[in-house]
Amino acid sequence: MMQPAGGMVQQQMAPAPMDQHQQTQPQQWTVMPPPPQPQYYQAQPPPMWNQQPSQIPPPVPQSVPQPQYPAPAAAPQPASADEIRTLWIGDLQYWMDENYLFGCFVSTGEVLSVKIIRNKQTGQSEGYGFIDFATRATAERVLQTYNGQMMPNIEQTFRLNWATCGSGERRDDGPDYTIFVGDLASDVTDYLLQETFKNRYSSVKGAKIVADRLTGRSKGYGFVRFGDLNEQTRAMTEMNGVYCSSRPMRVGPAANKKGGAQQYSSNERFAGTIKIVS
DNA sequence: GGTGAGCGC
Repeated sequence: MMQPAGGMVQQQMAPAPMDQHQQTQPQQWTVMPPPPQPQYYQAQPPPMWNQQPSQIPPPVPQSVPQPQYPAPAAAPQPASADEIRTLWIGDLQYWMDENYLFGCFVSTGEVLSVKIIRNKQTGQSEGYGFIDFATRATAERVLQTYNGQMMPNIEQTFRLNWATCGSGERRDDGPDYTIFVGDLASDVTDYLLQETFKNRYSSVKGAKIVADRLTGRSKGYGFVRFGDLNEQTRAMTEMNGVYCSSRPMRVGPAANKKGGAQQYSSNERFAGTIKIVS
């Protein structure tokens, strides 16, 4: 396959006077099928997001703000040291590059940088990245409003979260109690699933539909996280058979994937196949 | 049909 020389960015009208543009990354799509290349972005990003870590100072964990990137002129007051202004974004398609990401958030006018994490050898996107905003307030607003909304040019929703800044695990309030939800119709989104449960259980923290990473399509199951163990337990019986979109859900205990507060032992979860008589 | 993904490659 021929690789587009000088990167994948189609310059339509941006000045982009910098020729460092080409030396940035040796994009190699050797193991990739030809990417779709839709006209996805609405705006050309300024060159600054292309900066490589080579010229930034050594990591200064959380002491000083250190604006490593030229901040936009209108940037509201610099954030204080402990403010997280970076969002993590996941479920990215392989063809989604920095340009695409930037275009997604350019309307905020406060994107300082976007970065997609790539595999060193293959150059392939790891499917997640980071977006740095000028202020925490903006980052927060983006988190609230974009999360769960449709991404441009694809049947897929934004998956955003706060970036955990190294040591800080500010995973908020306490443990999660998760349930597995299966038999979901393909059109059920994180949001719908979450709301379906939140209507009845106030401690619902979030929901996630598991999607195929290559296609972005739902695999027909997902997870709902509760803050309250009682509600989780109740939901496991009460919500069984309840409709979400066009189909009745099947709910059960979730395997405790990572840490979590799941109280199930490794094989106890298979007891979920027998209906609990209450 | 089925038990994720996800923190700086």
